[in-house]
Amino acid sequence: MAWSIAQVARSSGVTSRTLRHYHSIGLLVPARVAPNGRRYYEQEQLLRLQQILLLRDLGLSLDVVGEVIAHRDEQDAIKVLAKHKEWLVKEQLRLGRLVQTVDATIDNLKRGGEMSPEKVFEGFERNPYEAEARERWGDEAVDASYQRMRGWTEADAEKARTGYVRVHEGLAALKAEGVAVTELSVQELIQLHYEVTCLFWTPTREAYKGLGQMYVDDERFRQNIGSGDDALVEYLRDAMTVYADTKLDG
Amino acid sequence: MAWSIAQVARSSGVTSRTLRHYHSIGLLVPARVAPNGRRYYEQEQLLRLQQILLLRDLGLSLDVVGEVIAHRDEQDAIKVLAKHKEWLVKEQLRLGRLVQTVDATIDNLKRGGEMSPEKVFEGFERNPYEAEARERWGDEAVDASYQRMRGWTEADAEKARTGYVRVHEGLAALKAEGVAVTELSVQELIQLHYEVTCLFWTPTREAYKGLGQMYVDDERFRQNIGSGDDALVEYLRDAMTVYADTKLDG
DNA sequence: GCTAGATGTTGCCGCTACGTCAACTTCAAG
DNA sequence: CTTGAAGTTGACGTAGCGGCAACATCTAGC
Repeated sequence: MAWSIAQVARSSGVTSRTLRHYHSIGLLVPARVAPNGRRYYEQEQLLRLQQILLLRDLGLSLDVVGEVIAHRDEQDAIKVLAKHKEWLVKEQLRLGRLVQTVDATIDNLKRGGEMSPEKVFEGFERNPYEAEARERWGDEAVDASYQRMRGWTEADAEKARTGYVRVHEGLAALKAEGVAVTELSVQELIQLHYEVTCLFWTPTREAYKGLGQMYVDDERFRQNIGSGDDALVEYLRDAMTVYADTKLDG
Repeated sequence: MAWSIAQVARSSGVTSRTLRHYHSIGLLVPARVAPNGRRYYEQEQLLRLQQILLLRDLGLSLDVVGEVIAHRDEQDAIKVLAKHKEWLVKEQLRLGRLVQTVDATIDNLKRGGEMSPEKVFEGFERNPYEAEARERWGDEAVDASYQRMRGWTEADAEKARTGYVRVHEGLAALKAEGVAVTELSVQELIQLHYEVTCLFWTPTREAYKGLGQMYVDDERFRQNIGSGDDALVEYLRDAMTVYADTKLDG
């Protein structure tokens, strides 16, 4: 028995356009194409269509669906599905994080009623270095950092928003007064800097010193932190080094 | 200070192509376009870019991002974000179900080592009516049905795979023998039919009777169940009606 | 002043999985 | 013979850019 395209469409729940598409990409070729161009499907094609729809609904791309059906090797299919499952899990986790972030954003908007939108967004201190951070330290570290943000209290968030700025401004003032980086006033500021940093990750002694050096090495940080005053960035680095050596564990 | 496109790209982590794209769709217009066509960005654009990237990373489409930034109304932004969050949650749940299904499929493949791939897929009894079911009863009902499938034991799954077929075949035999729909043998089969149906949803008395009528009204069901024997489908409906009236609560 | 190399520009095609016309042709029924 | 349903083949549109090609411009070194 030959089924017309509309009959197949109705009984399978897809549109005739979809069937034509599957034909055009070679995923489901009709049993017969009449001289007038009409497509006719047989039982075999219906079965194949069911397989296609099943796999498609599992979220596989049509490409992959085609491969899985072609390689009738069961082990291959399992491999593909297992890989696909991993992908799904990752996606799911990612969405979960997004939900948290959106929630946080909404909270922030609600609470910061008087803040101008700019400030709200500024508040987030979305760092332009994330892409690079992911390259440098890998996705895991960066994700872990975001993970951490979910546990923040409001005070933490406040600290994250304004902490670095307060440190930079304070340091600029102290440096202008000629205060040595070993002085308590400076080290107190660095303590704050360290705490803010710890909101994102917990550096070891060497890592913290490395961070200070990176500020100096990377022109973008130099620009951002010192606003052109390279000496200030070096001052910060030196202060961080002192702090690391006196307060942090190796 | 004016930044070139490459400088902006580097410091924000996007490509210059992306920036050109944002310009072309009017999402981020450079502060200045030199007569030679080169784009230059100022602090203001950098800020806007950060907002864009933040919202984009929350999963919003560029369209929506543009709207949110344009309507600087905070309440609007919250509304959009809340809606978006709902979407995210739904997607996450959907992926979760997909993971379950993929898992089940893998299990099925592993266990059914001797089964031909066709059988495996056949086993799934993917119903072609899902699309229509979603229209008729809404996504929630259908999703709830899938939700239910996650709690299935192997016996349940087996019942779901073969139950209806057994019912239909048994009914055909009994009807051929001229057995009345009120007879115990028929009602026992309907009991099975009811149980299988309950794997997907729990119909009330009226709903179950309605289901029987739908079998008769819908040619696809008629074809599927009776294979052309409309009288058999009516027999099934009558038997279901009797069962509903004698066994089910209103 | 010349040339190479970096950096920029504007198109345009490609990707997924079809939806949605448009413009025709074909088929069955009255 | 007409009409309406069902079929066909293009072709464009979708979101968010990536990746060409072909060309223009800028900068540095000789």
